[in-house]
Amino acid sequence: MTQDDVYRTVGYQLKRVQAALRAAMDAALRAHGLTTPQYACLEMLGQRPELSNAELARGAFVTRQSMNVVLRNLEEAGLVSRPATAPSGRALPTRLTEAGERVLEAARADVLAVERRMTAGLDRAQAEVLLRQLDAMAEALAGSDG
Amino acid sequence: MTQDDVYRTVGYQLKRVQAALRAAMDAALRAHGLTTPQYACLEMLGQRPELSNAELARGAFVTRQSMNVVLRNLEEAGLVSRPATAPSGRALPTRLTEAGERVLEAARADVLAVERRMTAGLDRAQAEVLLRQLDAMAEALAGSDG
DNA sequence: TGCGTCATGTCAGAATTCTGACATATGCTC
DNA sequence: GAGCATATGTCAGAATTCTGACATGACGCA
Repeated sequence: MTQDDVYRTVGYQLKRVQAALRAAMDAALRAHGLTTPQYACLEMLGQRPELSNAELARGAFVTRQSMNVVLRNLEEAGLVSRPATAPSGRALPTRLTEAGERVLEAARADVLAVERRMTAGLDRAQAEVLLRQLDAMAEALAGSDG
Repeated sequence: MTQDDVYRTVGYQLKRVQAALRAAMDAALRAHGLTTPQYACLEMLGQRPELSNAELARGAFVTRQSMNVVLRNLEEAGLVSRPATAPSGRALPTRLTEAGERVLEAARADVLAVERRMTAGLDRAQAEVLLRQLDAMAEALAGSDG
């Protein structure tokens, strides 16, 4: 039965593409001494400084605990910095250091090249439609669990 | 800058949808006592019996070692069975037990419901185009690392 | 036959991520 | 002010997945 072939479902192909993307990104980031989660973290901070650990975790779709490990490694590497005490509440606003900005800028070029390679078969209009469809799919699933 | 917003890249939205899909599947499968990797394994065996551990691993985009853990748990739960000795080479052809087939059939209904919910906004033609695009994206990335 | 290559299953250990729990800080309601 | 819900950071421990390594069996080729 070709119709119900699991390998031809959107869910399976989604996982396949994501696995390939993760592998390609890891390969591209290795030269910069970064992992994919670390890069995701830097990228979010680059676009929106002062993000807290919990906000970063939500943006990267991992738990606070997992993001905390990533953040500590980045802090130890001198790429991000957090104040010792929270200015309000318990949230610690994180910022890129100068070294972090440099590494991010260099890594971003290679990551964008991966993204372009992945979407090379799509023109601008198709990419727009795809983005909207993916957004709709995420929203449709978010209704029941988060 | 909205144009280069990381949150509006195909890569990010891909990860977002996949995270939502994984959460939805885990939630749906919990009632059947299965995890998503376990279900993926059963589904592949349901469509193609006699698959080896290494083949299942490639199909699920994990290492042989990871799949081996999944397989052992499924074996312990009595849902799959493997011969004690390899009929040829070292590969151990895995099969669903009767209990495995029953669990798979029950779980599949709920998983398909999740897939339908995710793609509810797409008509048949759009879904076909999406599948082809995802396939092309995976192929484009596979060139360098897989 | 003998050798080199490849694929497979498996062991050992580390890295990553998760669940569960707890203390702290804010804001809302009474 | 007192009480409660919510959000955050963090600790502890388990589960999952990975990298590295090794032995075994099949296959191609000299």
